[in-house]
Amino acid sequence: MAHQDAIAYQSHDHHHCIEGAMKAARQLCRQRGVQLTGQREAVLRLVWQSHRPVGAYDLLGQLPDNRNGRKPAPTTVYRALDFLREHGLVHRLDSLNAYIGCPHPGQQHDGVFLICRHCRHVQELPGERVRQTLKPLLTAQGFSPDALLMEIPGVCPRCQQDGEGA
Amino acid sequence: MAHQDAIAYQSHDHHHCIEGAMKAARQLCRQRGVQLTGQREAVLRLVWQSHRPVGAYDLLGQLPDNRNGRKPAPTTVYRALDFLREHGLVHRLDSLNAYIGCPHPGQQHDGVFLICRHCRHVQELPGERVRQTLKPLLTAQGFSPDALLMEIPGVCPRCQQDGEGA
DNA sequence: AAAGTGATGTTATATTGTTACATTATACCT
DNA sequence: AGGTATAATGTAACAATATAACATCACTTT
Repeated sequence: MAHQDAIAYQSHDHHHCIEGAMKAARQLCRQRGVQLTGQREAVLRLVWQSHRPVGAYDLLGQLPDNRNGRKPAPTTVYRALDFLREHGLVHRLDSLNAYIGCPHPGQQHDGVFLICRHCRHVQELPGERVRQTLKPLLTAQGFSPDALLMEIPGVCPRCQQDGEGA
Repeated sequence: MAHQDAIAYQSHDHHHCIEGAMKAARQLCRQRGVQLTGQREAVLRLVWQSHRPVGAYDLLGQLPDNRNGRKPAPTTVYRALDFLREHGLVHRLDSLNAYIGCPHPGQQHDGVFLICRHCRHVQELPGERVRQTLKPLLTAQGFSPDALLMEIPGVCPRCQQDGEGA
């Protein structure tokens, strides 16, 4: 798990990320007594093909035909994504209408997403610091938050280096 | 301007919010040498009808017919919204696909939006504290952010009081 | 086998947003 | 004022994202 966090901006053995995520997912579903079915696993695996967010219709296009030899309908993907999100295995990035695998599923979920507008790489950071900062402000307002998620667009270190800062 | 910030959760003279926003908009556009045309003003005024976010097609439905007696097309609203956003007069809330007036346009724009999932009231707070907290984290990652906006779903004080905490 | 539950399939449709191109209004210059 | 450039708006078609409603299938429990 620490793997992705640490070196996602560097080249790395992505196979390791994928298999780690799948294993974590299987374990979590077993623990919770829910089914990681074929479709759900397939969608999760597709989501994990990169550290970039993927649209629902992209996923749909990549899913294999079902046993009737037909393309699955949008509902299929959305249902799988709903399930995966419910169990914290993927996040939806509202600013992109897209989905990305969560590198530490099953844990408390505040988070900060650093979204590179050049290469679309997404790095998820833990949200503790933000939560600590915000807590008093929210309390002062009397506002009771559900989740503290933050999507930050910008340029990642790699793209800055490549002169893509603009 | 401080008006809305302070008492938006309380009942208040909303007319004051609207006219304040319109006046600020006119002034800002004059300063910047851009045109606050009829359409743009109409859209801004509609956005300011409440402290709740409004969808683009809602706005569209409320716009008067154009001089040909026809309903304006979606493009019309999106163009107006683009303009208003460009000048910081409205924000788009990605988590809702909806738009809301900015209570302090023309200023630096980090911000935190407290979105009540019950009554949909939105309270915008200044983002300084969050920025201060995040700065070192982002620097450590080498990530160069464009904007720090945060949408926080939850329950507002008023709805909590009304027993709508669930 | 029957009944219940969860998962998937199927079809249609809703919602949100964009592209491309034509026309009209406004500002600017001489 | 007339002519020209630029900004704004109109129009039509369509793309992208998401949901609703209902039927079927699979698996478990009885």
